[in-house]
Amino acid sequence: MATEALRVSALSGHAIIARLSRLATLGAMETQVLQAAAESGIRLPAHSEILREDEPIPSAMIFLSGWACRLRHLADGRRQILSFLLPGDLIGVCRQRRAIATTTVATLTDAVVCNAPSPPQGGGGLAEAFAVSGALEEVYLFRQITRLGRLSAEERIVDFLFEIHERLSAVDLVTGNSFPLPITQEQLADTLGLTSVHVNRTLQVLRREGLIELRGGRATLLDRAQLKLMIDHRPGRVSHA
Amino acid sequence: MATEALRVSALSGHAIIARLSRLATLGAMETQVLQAAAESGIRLPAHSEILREDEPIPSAMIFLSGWACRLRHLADGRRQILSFLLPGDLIGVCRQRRAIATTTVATLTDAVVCNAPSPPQGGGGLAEAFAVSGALEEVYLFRQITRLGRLSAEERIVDFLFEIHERLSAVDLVTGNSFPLPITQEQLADTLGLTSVHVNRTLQVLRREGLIELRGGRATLLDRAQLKLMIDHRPGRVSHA
DNA sequence: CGACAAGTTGATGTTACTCAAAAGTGGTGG
DNA sequence: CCACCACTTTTGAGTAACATCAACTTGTCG
Repeated sequence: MATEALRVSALSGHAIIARLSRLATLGAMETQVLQAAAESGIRLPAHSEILREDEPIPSAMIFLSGWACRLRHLADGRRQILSFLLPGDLIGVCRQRRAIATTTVATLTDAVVCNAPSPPQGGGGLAEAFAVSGALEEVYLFRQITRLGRLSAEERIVDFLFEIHERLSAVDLVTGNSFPLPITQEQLADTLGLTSVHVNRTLQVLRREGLIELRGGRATLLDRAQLKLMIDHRPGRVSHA
Repeated sequence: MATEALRVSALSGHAIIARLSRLATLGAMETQVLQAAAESGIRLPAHSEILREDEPIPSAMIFLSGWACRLRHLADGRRQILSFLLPGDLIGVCRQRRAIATTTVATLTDAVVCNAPSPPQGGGGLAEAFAVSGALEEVYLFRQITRLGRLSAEERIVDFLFEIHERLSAVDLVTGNSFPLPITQEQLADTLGLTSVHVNRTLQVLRREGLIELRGGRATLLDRAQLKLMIDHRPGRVSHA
């Protein structure tokens, strides 16, 4: 965890506040606590490990900017990316004592993280927001399982793009139908259980059909209606009105 | 949730106590609370839904006996089984208010469930055990993702059998290398992202090689050493010391 | 310009899927 | 006890999706 402490502009704090305040009602105090935490962010270069499998989790953290992933290595070198961490996500929130990380978490881009305030025991908006965030994380794991188990390569890619679109929307990082996607085709392959060659060919099909655009670390959904017909997209919901 | 209330013998309570008391240190009081809960179990026939996607979660429950699964249906009829519920597992434990189920949960066999005692806020062994249980559940989701994304059909089956073996061990349901596996090959296929035809053929290979036995709802690992060479088995650990 | 990572292409191989049907299993009622 | 039914397992033949291997191209950055 190579680090360089620094003041991060107030802007970097926005993602977590934008996200959590949509997941639960935060008091002014709670927003301030988050704001303060976000201002003591730590910059991490790309490819640094935030957590390492089987090692203690030092403290709960907030992912303020950049991209990271949870991943698992197999003995023979195969890798599986389990999920992505996007701005506004929580890392290492766990309720048991002496917790150890069950997966490695590594940045994919330069990133900024900060320690998460410990949510007060008695409930309250922040505790609620943390709980909802955890439940959403589980929903995305379920979707990932379904993608890998039952969707074709083309469907996996489209479904994945919709999921990232949805998550980045929650932190105001989507511009129209376009959003950052700073990952390589090989990383996409390790996420979707494919080879990078096959990802490449499948992307070409989607591009030729005018459905998506993918260049320079950004993705654009050119024909949302058509793309939605290819998959069974249900936005993540974990509680009702 | 077709139901028939009845007293369930004390024996049915054992799974949950066996499991949770290994996950954290329970006080005598806590054990008694669990015992009491387990004695008011409700019998469910096979193929009943415990939770339905998008509907409110009535209360946290304990799965006392039988098998159930979390699953997701796609619009075109494809199904993905996400995970299994085994005796001693918790269902529907969530910390946010007005929670709705994000997946369907359905019994695969006749089963017995009871309401879970709400763990006291202030911590304590039971709260700790619930937390560890939740963390383990997440570990098994990670493993499921890795299985589907990066393992061959043969590896998926072997890895899955080890996982079930490990989980049933925790509730004393393994006899030697043999344990109950009351699911059809089609359900196994829906779990492992394969077709039932391919599961069948792969099982035959494993049988012919004398590695496993699968009959009458029971599985036996005939050659653990050899099987372990085929996969990268790491038992689920979520805390240290 | 050179070096290195990422993306692209082609040829070929393999795993797993599809479709269809037969054989086995267990439970039910006559 | 047998006949029947539904479900599960098994088998075969043909096919589609995705992997592998190896090269070549493009882009990026110092």
